[in-house]
Amino acid sequence: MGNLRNTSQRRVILEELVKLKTHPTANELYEIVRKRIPKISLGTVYRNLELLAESGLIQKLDTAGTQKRFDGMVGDHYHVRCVKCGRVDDLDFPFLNSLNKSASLAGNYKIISHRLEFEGICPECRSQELDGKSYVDHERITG
Amino acid sequence: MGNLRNTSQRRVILEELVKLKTHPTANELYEIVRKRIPKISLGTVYRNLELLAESGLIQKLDTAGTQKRFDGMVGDHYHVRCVKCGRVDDLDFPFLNSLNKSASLAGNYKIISHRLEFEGICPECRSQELDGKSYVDHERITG
DNA sequence: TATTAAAATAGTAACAGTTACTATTAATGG
DNA sequence: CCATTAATAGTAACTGTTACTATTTTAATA
Repeated sequence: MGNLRNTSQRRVILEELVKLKTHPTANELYEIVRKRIPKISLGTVYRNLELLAESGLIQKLDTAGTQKRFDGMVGDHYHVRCVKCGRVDDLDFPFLNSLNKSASLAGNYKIISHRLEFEGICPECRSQELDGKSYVDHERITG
Repeated sequence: MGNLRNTSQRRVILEELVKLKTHPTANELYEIVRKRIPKISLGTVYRNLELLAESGLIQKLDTAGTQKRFDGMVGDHYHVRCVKCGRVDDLDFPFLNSLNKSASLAGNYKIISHRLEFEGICPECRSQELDGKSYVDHERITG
């Protein structure tokens, strides 16, 4: 693991992130880690996520939205983001290796990589949407 | 154009954005518009970009990086982003309509759309990289 | 054209997410 | 065990964006 020291904070941050199948923001992970290390600093979480990503142990996701998210699973894969709640999930979707070559031909950039991100509505928010339908209809009738 | 009033600020913001083939940040566009309306407020630029995007006249891009970018060209197309300078360009690449259906099958989200963003090095930064090569080699020899 | 209501503006303050700073603590190598 | 140096907690600063407010401007109507 390069020249990173083995601190309890770093260990727990990595452990908790890898445990999750979700892709937490720094703050979300901070709240989780805080249960094990109550006095940990938010800055420590940010700094370690940055260092762990640099050393390739985790992935920093540049998904849409204001907050960065972190992924304990390294290796190429795509994500779906819920436009309602912001949740990000992995997608079991074949990685499209040929896209980079095609994009190289389409422009004059030297292509390094690509990001494919789907937007949609997660199951939880979908069911909430359906629940809300009757309310919306009611509004229309009375309004 | 819906219920938006025709103010000079709004007109110039839209004019200048559409003129550009780049995809400026709010601040970049502010600097451009300021040449024509020196006393315009940055908040006005932000507010109008938001309203223009809502009314479908422009596009707000959720590209990677900290700043949002705006695109005078509406309609589906993909982008390349330079990892060195952050510049974003359009890519003459066929739009992959079939992806959404495939992604629907791969997960349990209701898929609405997708974003495909390539990362690479733009021609300008490439040539700078080549210029820098000799310096890097020199460092290695002397260091 | 004058009047008026609503929308938009400039300027500024507030805000969110992140990064930087600093004194103190703790991990590693000798 | 000691010395070096990275890492930490706590906090301040910073960046991009949004919200607020008093004033100005648009556009509909008389």
